[in-house]
Amino acid sequence: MPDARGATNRPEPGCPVEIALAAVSGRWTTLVLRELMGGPLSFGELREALPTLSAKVLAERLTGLTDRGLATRETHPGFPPRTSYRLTEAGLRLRPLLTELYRTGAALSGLTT
Amino acid sequence: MPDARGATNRPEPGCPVEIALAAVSGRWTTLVLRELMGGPLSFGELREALPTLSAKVLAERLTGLTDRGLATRETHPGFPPRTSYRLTEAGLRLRPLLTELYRTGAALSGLTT
DNA sequence: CCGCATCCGATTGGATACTG
DNA sequence: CAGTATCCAATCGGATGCGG
Repeated sequence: MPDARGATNRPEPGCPVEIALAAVSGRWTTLVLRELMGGPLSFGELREALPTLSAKVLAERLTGLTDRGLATRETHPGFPPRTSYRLTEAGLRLRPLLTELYRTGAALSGLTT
Repeated sequence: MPDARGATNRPEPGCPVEIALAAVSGRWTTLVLRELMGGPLSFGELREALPTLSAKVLAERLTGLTDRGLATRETHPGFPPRTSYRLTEAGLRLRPLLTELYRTGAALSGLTT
């Protein structure tokens, strides 16, 4: 959607806007991405960083990210089990979008208050 | 979220990222925004531009936009009734975000920009 | 420690029909 | 023309408990 002339007249899954939106949508998703932007983290480290996020939803977000190819899961053998999650090249490409989300949201809240 | 150090550890509504995400989330929302980016349109003109969007959901999106101060509703008297929707200054500020969504989504899907 | 299974309440999107 | 009122199926987020 480089200009105002859009390509589709309905929400097709292949639309780039839909793809990007799917990558950052869902409660907690942007926060999980923010944590992983700093480097690989284990499941437990993510739970520490986001204490009020339930294990189920965290697992859902992580599988969602890995299914989209935005993150990779690396299981380390031994006990206790350690699994680290790392953003892929594709996942790291979301950083400009996240900053743009922050910038736009800040501008909007500056106008409405 | 200018860098990796975020300010919150849970999805607070006041977070700029949440505010921006709320503005563009929801099925059809980005398409309605795209149509309005070209200038004011009436309810019926929006229905023409997005034929498979039901009246209920369109009305929901439009009230959502107006409630957030992103668009204004102008009812013209007479018959037949005409109501035009126009993006506000705040609404127009979403344009860079929409282009960034497109750019990021295109990059993720393997296309080049 | 990791993360899936299950259950549940709340929200969403869509179809249809109706009013000013 | 511009919505609102119902109804309904599907999805979502959260809590809890179990298994690898």
